[in-house]
Amino acid sequence: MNPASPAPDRLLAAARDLFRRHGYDGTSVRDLTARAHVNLGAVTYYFGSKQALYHATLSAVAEPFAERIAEAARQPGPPLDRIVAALRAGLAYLGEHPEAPAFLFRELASDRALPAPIARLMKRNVGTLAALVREGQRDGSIRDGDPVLLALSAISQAFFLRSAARIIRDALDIDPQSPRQWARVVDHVAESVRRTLDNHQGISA
Amino acid sequence: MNPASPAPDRLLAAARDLFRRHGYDGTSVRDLTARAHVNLGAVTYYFGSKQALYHATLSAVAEPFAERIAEAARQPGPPLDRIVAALRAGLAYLGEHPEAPAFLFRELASDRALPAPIARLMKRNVGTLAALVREGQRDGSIRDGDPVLLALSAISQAFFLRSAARIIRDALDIDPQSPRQWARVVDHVAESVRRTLDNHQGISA
DNA sequence: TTGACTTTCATACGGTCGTATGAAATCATA
DNA sequence: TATGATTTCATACGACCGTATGAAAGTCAA
Repeated sequence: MNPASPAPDRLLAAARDLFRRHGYDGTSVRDLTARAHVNLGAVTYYFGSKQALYHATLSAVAEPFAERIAEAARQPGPPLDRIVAALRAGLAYLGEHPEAPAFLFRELASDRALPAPIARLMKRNVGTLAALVREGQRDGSIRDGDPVLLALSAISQAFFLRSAARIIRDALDIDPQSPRQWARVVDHVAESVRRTLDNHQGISA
Repeated sequence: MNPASPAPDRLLAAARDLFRRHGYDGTSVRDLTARAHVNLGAVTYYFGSKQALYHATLSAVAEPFAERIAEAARQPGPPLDRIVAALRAGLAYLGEHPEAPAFLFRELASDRALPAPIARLMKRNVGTLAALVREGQRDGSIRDGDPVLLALSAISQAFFLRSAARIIRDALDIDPQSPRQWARVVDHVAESVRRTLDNHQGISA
């Protein structure tokens, strides 16, 4: 919202904040342009439509997120360690950008077709993790089971625990906005996922 | 939408469907009344306002859900078994009522205060599971860790995997609408949670 | 400084929004 | 069947919606 930055950037920043907080239908073009200190016509002028601005916002959130995870997954090491590292990278991004799960959740809750940027994000992240799961299953370090379901289990905890901030704050004495407390949540997720996937443990049905 | 049922019931049924699919702001009173085959004024007449109808809808979804979980958790047996049973009961409810996670996700994504019915639902479910976790930690059958975080990890997988239906369908050959395939997801979650919580396994950091 | 351009701006358009109003229809009870 | 309460209905209100329009202001090479 730096008043010196160009109008399209200010609009994107306003969109990121307002769409996250109030959703697409709950945010009007007048809200957006007022927040960005641009004229009412700026959305049409720079993006063509409110929808197009929304999609641009989704891309701006989703792409660096998927990229961070993929990069962490490319590091060398045993598959399980790389899964946990990828998850930690994703959680680090969520720590800095808590709006990401909000956009995803809203789209999952709706009946519309998943917008392309969200679909790409999920396909890429699930694909990245599922590939590592398959690798670990081949070398015996990761337990049997559907790789995609295992990947989704891991992802779900990260997204949910980030968004359940208010539940956590109410029920527990953790404020997930604070980096120290968020670090506890991250460690918890890493440990949970490790336990879920590790093969070197007897298990009952 | 049985045309014989009373107008308030038809409105609640329409609200359940439309609010879930399009959200609060994406659903107009005109949509609701048309779907329920009632007059435009019926929402005001029976519920007072659109907001009040929305809250009534949330209660109608959340209360039986929490009740089913609490009931399963009351059965006798070791804590870990009761956790898995409670989770299976919750997942069974989600199998019949896929709208529940949609409402929760939308509220979590928004900035509004959690509506009372949703807050009650989460507090009750987290409380139910966390109490069982504490019980298992006392008798040594469940590993150490924050009981609330452990409970949230379990819940997150259930909600997310139910809502990620479209991701699953795209990435995998599972149609979670079909009971047979949904049963696979349920078994997966039960197994994951068991592994996450069980203490009788050595684990790394 | 001119002239062609990009960008900003105020305003207007047809629609739809949630809710209010009061008359008409329906129902239950006496 | 008459009466009073409940429920249905058509319609109206002011507010806000997303987008279009064309004039005004700003930018910069020639």
